[in-house]
Amino acid sequence: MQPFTERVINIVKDIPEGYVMTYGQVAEVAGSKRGARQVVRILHTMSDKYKLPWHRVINAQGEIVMKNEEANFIQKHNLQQEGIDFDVHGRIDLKKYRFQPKINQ
DNA sequence: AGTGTGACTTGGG
DNA sequence: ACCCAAGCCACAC
Repeated sequence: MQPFTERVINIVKDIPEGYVMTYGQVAEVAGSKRGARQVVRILHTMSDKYKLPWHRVINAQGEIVMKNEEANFIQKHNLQQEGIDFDVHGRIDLKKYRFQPKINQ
């Protein structure tokens, strides 16, 4: 397994309940500033076997945009249950809920 | 090997 | 605030 993949998994796993991170943010902390799309791919393929809290990873605009409408609904529902609020446009206030991991992972 | 495709991001208009 | 174009990188065909 690639070290980048491993770091992404660890980072996502460490996102506490009630907080979120963006794809780009995870990628940057994992060492690839431009690897947002790889983070997407990794979550897509690894979230099952590693039990990752993929719903706590969203895009830089604070919104949830998934191909699958049902999964979209589930993600939003899960986040709301963890105490995260959505504004009238269905967006999350990143200033409030963004999780800042420690520098050295 | 070339092309298309994302659960993306950023900058500009 | 919204829309668009360009940049991005791994993977599937």
